[in-house]
Amino acid sequence: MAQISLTFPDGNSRDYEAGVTPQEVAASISKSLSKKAVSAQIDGRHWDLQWPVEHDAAIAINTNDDPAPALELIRHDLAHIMARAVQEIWPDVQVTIGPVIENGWYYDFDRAEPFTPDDLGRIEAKMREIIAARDPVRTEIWERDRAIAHYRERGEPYKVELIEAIPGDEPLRMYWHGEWQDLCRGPHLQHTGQVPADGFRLMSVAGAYWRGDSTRPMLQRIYGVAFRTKAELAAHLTMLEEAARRDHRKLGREMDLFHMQEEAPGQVFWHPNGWSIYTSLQDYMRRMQRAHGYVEVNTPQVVDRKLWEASGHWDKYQEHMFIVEVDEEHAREKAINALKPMNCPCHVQIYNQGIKSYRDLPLRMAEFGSCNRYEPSGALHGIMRVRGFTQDDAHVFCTEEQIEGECARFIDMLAQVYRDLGFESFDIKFSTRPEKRVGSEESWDYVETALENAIKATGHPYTLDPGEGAFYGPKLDFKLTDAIGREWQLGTFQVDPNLPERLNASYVAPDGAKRRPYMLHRAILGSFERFIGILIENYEGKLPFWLAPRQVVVASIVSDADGFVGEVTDMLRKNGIRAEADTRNEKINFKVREHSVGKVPVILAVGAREVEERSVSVRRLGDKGTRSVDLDTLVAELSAEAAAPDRR
RNA sequence: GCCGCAGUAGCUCAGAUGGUAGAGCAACGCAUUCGUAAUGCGUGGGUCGGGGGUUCGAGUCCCUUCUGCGGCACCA
Repeated sequence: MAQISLTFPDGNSRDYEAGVTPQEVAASISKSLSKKAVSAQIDGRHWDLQWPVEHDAAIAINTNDDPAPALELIRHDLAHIMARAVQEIWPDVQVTIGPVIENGWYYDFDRAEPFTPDDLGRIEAKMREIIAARDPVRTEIWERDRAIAHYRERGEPYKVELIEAIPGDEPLRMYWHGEWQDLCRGPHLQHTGQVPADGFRLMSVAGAYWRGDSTRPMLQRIYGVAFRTKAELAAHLTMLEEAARRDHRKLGREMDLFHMQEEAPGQVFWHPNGWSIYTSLQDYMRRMQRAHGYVEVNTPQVVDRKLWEASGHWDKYQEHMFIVEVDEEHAREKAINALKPMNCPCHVQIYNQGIKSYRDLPLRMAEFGSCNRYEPSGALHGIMRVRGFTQDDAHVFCTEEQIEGECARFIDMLAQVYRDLGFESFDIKFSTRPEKRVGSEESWDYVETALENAIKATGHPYTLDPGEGAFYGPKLDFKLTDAIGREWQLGTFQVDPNLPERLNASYVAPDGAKRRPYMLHRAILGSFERFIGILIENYEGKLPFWLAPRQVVVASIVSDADGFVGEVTDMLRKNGIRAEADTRNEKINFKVREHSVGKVPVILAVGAREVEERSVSVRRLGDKGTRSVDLDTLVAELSAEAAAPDRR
């Protein structure tokens, strides 16, 4: 029997017979390790304790104390245990796939009747039985034909399709959890008792297309979450409650920011408080754009289809556009228009007025462009995904040599904006040519290289996302992480050689020749609607002072103070602070509670003493105590704080 | 768009088995003038998402439609 040498994490190595399993290796080290072992890493690859090792390798034994492999195994085994439980309860249900995902797993089933929330309880109970039974897990490698025949015989076409999609040179592995069998690449735990019976929960049922393809059958998906301990599960559930507390739809109502109604699905009715946030943000962005060399324009909402045909959107996105037909009685000629779903074709129209010289480039053209897109009904979500929205959109017309500089300039601006708005870091994703695309391979080669050089030159780290570019060009996407760790994709920077071509944009080069400019599509916030939703959730409604719709409430403690309350409120307003007086006949406790719940950053209480001293008692949102401040100090303090970050 | 769930007062929600609606908070009125997260009492408020049907009778049962929610798909 051949010998192999296995090297342990401490650098020592030991010889074993080829085909030794990590379980045997662990047992050779100590009894306790063999008991605690859950899986191994063989040359860095996650390895089942039952799989033989045939060659020299680096080996590490994983135990339940190694979170990443342990969670992977627990979740993966639970996926199988759940599938087994479902088939034990409903033998006619077909199983398909069940991968591990963030925080848990899901498994997709084919079943005529959808699962009900009540079914989840039954399934969970059955799963606990399986866990309590401590059924052994075993695995075998099967011949392809045998596996296909097995699933054909059982009438499991989904599994047959899965097997057929696995490359021919890859071994097919079967796993058994007790008597229950599933095709699976593994690794798995050693018996069902190794998953924590109190560390998981089935969360929800949802439809999901087979293989993610909307033309294929819809399966029933069950989602579960799982952790190593009951405490970790509880912490996760608490985090979900935290996210629900921050929900912008809930806070939007509580803070009286906006509403939506069924007569205008996917569109926002901004209330005074919400519109205040919107305009503060827009004013800030307008100043930033000016400071970074943009000109601002505004273009029509209703545009003849001829322009959309020319730009290519009519062909590609017609079903997502609001089409506007004017009644012939009202129009001389029947015209078919569309609400603009984006601003770029209109910006090219402005660019095309007059002849442009290379001296005019780069031309940075910005618009707070109101767009309408007929988003699929299932995509709508609060103010985050809507049908009517406004982008902080801009297009940079430039030469190919200018792409790199414009990219760097854009990232500078974006970094400053994100920092000003309370997000310290962001991730960059570089997306290259997709399968469906326009333009020559040479052109793609050129712009991908240019964009990659540009991003490299800025020194920002980035990850590659092959095949995810726009149909007309490669792009950079910018993602940030919010206060509770959720990621949001916001900014974008896209190189487009296509639209200038289609809409015949040109400039006169130094040699007198007519050339095509490149067009760079870029946005930092994305849409105001979505970004404000993100801000609300990130800050849990407690917006920074400069963005808060009601910055200060001046509340009287006794009605004798009402006059002074009015005086203080007026003075703050004259100094540009959004202040309101609250002289209702209510106790100060009541007013403090109400305005605290309403997320007003500063409450000023005024009673007899303050009137006497011409001062106010300042209470900050989130603070317990108060302090007494004279009016001059108050105005100086609040004015400084009310200034937007770019004005400090 | 697809699968599932839901829609009752401004908000949160209750209304076995069909017998024409109820609570808390909010609003409004009165009293109370009170020192930092809910003062007391009283009053008003709903064509039960829309349309159609079954029935003597529908919030409740059936059909249809709209909207929302959770996923999937989509996201120029």
